[in-house]
Amino acid sequence: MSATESLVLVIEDEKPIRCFLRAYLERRDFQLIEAEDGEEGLALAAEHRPALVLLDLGLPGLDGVEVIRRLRGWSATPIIVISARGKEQDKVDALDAGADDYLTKPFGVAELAARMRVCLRHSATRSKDDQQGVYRSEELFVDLAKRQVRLNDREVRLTKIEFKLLSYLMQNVGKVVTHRQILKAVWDSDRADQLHYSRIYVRQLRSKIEPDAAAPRHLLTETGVGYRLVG
Amino acid sequence: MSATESLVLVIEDEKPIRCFLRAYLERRDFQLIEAEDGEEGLALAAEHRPALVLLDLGLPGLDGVEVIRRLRGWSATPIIVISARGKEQDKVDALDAGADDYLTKPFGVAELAARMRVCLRHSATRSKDDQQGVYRSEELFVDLAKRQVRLNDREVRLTKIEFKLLSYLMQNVGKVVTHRQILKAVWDSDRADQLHYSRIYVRQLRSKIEPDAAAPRHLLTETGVGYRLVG
DNA sequence: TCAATTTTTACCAAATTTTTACATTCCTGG
DNA sequence: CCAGGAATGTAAAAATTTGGTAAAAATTGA
Repeated sequence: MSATESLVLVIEDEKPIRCFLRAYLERRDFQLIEAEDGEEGLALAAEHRPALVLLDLGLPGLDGVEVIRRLRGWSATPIIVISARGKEQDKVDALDAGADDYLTKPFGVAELAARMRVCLRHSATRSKDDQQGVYRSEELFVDLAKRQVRLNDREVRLTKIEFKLLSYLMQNVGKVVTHRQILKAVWDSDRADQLHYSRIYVRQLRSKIEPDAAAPRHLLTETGVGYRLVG
Repeated sequence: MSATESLVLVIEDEKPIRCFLRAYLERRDFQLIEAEDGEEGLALAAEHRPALVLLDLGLPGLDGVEVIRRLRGWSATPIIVISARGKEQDKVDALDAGADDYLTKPFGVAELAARMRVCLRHSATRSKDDQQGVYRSEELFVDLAKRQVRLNDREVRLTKIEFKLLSYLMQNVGKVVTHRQILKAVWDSDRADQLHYSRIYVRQLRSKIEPDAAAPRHLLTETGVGYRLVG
């Protein structure tokens, strides 16, 4: 089944474990790339689009759960957490943040390999387009992973909230998202009926990603319901 | 339709554990059905099509791994194995046979619930492309989930009420719906005899989804009764 | 502190819904 | 088969809701 070599990204700060995983997994026809911390891991994931991510939670710098969240912002690639922390709450947090599995150290490599196969089996049945988090049209290009937006090859700078809004719209490209959904996703659920927030930020976003903000081509209004990013 | 209530099949011979799971999971908006052995489990799965299966491996009679294999013969429903056996080879065998996760007793219920959410998350993203809420004819295409309507490949924009009306008609495609039913479904039951509302909106809808509104091909009048969307 | 960003406020324009009015079609009984 | 009332179609206005816009105030981060 693994006739095609699957690319696996290992995000782990302890070198011995990395070496150990490399030795074992390369014999099993996995191709490995390694990162020592969360930032590097996210960058490598954006660049190489691995089929699977093995993530240590006890990383220096960026929090592990935060790495999961950020990755999930633009990618559906399976994430298996490997951690020394065995507390139940740690597991729940990681899994709810978007991880697909959680292994506590020490673990058997045969079990790890089996769980990796489960993950790859899942993504095989799902769509094979690994261009998630990327939007293209004639004039607009967005890469969520690299946080890059270009309008007619001109770099566009988005603020944090503008970017979060665009992210959410891209995750539902083609579909209409209601004002409520937007407010809950971009702000918190408390402000789910402060209807004007979305209006104002849609306007700002349009002024940046639409060639003509008065006649939007990408971010359309569905009066009485919400907005839609055409796909 | 309460989308939150997922049907879970528990295949477990020890009654105390079944009771324990029931007590915990029913509070979490899961609906449970129980089986005491593999045969019964497979029969119940075939009959009720649960969204998730919790399977104990140490069952009397039919071997646990065999249950997984048989279930996988005709179903892709997620399977979480719960087992007292913690040997690595047991895990590998179960996962490779088609299980999605493997928990060793004793386990925390919060972790179990989190892992169940992971499984349901997976099947949610997969089964999104089902053909529910889609209408096709030679010239007309409607996708309720995406809130998208096309007439001869031309995007058609519907207002909130027009869309609600079309939704309701699609839910009863082929059948005649009375004016009263329409008014109650699209407006509130107070206005159930403001008969002219439906007339006016049927007209507007026709002008948008019929190639020739004067000679409707999809949305037909049943004089004296109501309207019908041909299926 | 200053510049950038987010939050708040206010007002105007556009889209949609509701109301009103009248025309046309359908169907039944004579 | 034809008249006449009921049912349905059509048009356009008034009323209301919703969205777009501008700009000031508050907050944040370097």
